[in-house]
Amino acid sequence: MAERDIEFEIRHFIEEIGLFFEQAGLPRMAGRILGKLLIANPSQQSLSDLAESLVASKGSVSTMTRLLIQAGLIERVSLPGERRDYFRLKPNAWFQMTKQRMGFVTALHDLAVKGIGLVDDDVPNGADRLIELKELSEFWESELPGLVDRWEDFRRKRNEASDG
Amino acid sequence: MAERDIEFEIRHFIEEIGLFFEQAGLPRMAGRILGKLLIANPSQQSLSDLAESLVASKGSVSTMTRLLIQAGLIERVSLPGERRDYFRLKPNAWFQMTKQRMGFVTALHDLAVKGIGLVDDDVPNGADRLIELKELSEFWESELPGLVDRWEDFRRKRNEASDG
DNA sequence: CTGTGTGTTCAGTGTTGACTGAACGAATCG
DNA sequence: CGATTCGTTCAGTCAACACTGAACACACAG
Repeated sequence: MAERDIEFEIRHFIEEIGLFFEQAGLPRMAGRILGKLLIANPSQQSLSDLAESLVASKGSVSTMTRLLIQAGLIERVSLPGERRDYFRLKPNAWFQMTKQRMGFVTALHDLAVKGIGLVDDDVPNGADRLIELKELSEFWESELPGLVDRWEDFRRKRNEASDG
Repeated sequence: MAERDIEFEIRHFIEEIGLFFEQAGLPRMAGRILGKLLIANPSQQSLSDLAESLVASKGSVSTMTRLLIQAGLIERVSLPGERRDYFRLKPNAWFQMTKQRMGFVTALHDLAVKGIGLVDDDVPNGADRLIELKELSEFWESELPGLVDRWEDFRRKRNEASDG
C-alpha cells in the first residue's frame, strides 16, 4: 500500500472515531482529538500539532482538550525547557470511562427512590417499574467491584502473555 | 402533604427524568415520556394523554414514541374496540438499554482492530493504546453473558422475597 | 525593551435538531 | 354519506452549541 493511501486511511479512521464519540455525546472535535491521540506517533501531541493535523482552530482544540482532561480521558504533559504543552491519552482511560458511567447509575438510583415515594401506596403494583429501575441500579452497584477486579486480571494476563 | 404538592412534585420528577435522559443522549421530550410512563397510573397512556400532561404537541409525542419504540424502551398497546393506541414501558426495558450499549462495544472493537492495522509495525508500542481499547471491548464481550445471568438471578431472588 | 511562540478567552457565526402547528390520511360512529 | 377523533408527517421556527478567528495574557530570547 502506498504512503498516500495510508495517510488517507488514517484521516478516515480519525474521522470515524470522531463520529463514534459524537454519537456517544461528545463534541465531534473532541472525538477527533481522541482519534488522533489513538494513532499518533509520538503518542503525545501539542496543541498546535492537533490543530494543524485536524484542520481546526487552536481555540477549538484548547476548549476540547480542557473538556477531555476534565473527563479524565487525556492528560497534559509538560516538559522542562519546553514552552509548549503536550497531550496524551491517559492509560486506562477507556475503562475509566465505563467507571464514570457508574455515576449515572447512582443518579438513577436516587431518582427511582424519589419516584417510589411519590407513587400512591394504594395503587397495586403502582411502583413496579420504578422498583425495577431501582433494583437494576443496585445490581450494577453490586457488580462493579468484581468487574474492576476481573478487568485487572484480564489485562495482567494479556500482558504476561505478550511479554513471555 | 397536600394533593397539590404531590402533583407539583410529580411534574418535577418527570422533568428530572427528562433531563437525565437528555444527558444520556435522548431528546428531552423522549425522556419526559419515559418519566411520565414511570409513574403513570394506569401504566399505559395514550398519545393524547401524554401530549396533554406533558404540555407538548401531538406531533412531538408521536415522533418521540416512535423513537422510544425503536430503542426498545416502550411498546405500543392496542385494544380491540378502542380507537386510540396506548404506550407503556417495556418490562425489562432498563436492562435492555444496557444490553444495547453493547452494540457500541462491538463497534469500538472493530474500530480498534482497524486502527491497529494502520499503525506502522516498526514503531515500538505504537498501537498500545489501540490494543488496550480492543482488549476492553473483548473483556466486555466476555462479561456480558454472565452479567445477564446474574441479573436474572438477582431479579428472581427479589421477586421471591417480596412474594413470600 | 521588542519580537516570537505559547495557550486561553470570547464575541460572532453557522448549523444542527428539537419542537410546534397545520395539513393530511385513516378509521369509527351517527 | 358527513362528522369526529385518532395518529402521522412535514415545513417552519427557535434555541442551543460547536467552531472560528481575533484579541489577549504570559513566558522566554535576543
